[in-house]
Formats: sequence, structure tokens, C-alpha cells
Amino acid sequence: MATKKSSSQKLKSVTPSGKKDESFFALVYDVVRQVPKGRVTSYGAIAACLGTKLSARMVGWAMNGCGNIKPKVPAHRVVNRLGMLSGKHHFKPPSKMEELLKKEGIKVKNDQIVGFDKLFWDPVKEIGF
DNA sequence: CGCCTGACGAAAC
DNA sequence: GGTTTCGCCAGGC
Repeated sequence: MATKKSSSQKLKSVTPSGKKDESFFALVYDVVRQVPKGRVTSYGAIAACLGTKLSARMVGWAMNGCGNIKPKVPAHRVVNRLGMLSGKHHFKPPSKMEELLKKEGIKVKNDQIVGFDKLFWDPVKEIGF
């Protein structure tokens, strides 16, 4: 690759120049895609990062097409504030979510992320909004 | 054009 | 202290 990842690539909302047509749906996908492997985040954190913290529901709702989006969105890294795999039931194979998380080094016990507190990845802190 | 739903979150009871 | 309900915002029918 010619360019080597320009250091911190802050996507910060998709506003190239007034082209926010992507709806915040794409924004959610972008943020989730930036989640490092072995890390997890919560819907509310993403929502807050986008500015819609008033409605974390929209974030999860945006994932409605998680299997319909172009680049694969690691929706399995997104869980609710409790660290529970709330969206696992929406995956093609519900167990796929735990499998992916376990593969990344994340332990899942009883549909809940073990050490969610340390694995928690805050987009607002990393991206800075 | 209007009602309902929706993978959360926090407050209220 | 656990359970329930409302609230947010936006899209789908």
C-alpha cells in the first residue's frame, strides 16, 4: 500500500463537504468498523459519538442491515451497556456472535462479555467526535 | 400524512 | 433492590 494509514484517521462524522446523505446509519457502521479487534463498545457510546446519545436505540436499529452492508460491520463487537450480547439474536446464526468474540480473544459467558469493563472501547475517546 | 416499531438507557415505582 | 415503563429519534408501512 502506498499510504500507510495516516496515523490516526479520524473519520469524525462523514462530512467531506456537506455530503451527509449517508444518514447516521452509515455513521454507525463507520464507528463500529473502527473498533479494534479484541475490543467492544456499547450502543450508547456510539450514539454519544454521533451526537444521538439521546437515543441509543437508533444505533442498534441502524444495525438492522448489519448483514446487508457493504463492508462487513463487526456488529458482534457492539453490545449493550450491560456488556450483554443483546444483538446476538439478530445474527444469521445467533451463536456466530459469541464465536467471533471468542476468536478475537473476548470471553463470553452466559451471553455476557467477560471483562467488558476492560474491553470497553469508547469511540468518543478514540475518535473524539 | 400518520402510527408503529425498534438490537437501549435511565428513571420511576 | 428488582421489575416496569417511558423517553429519544428516525425509518417503514
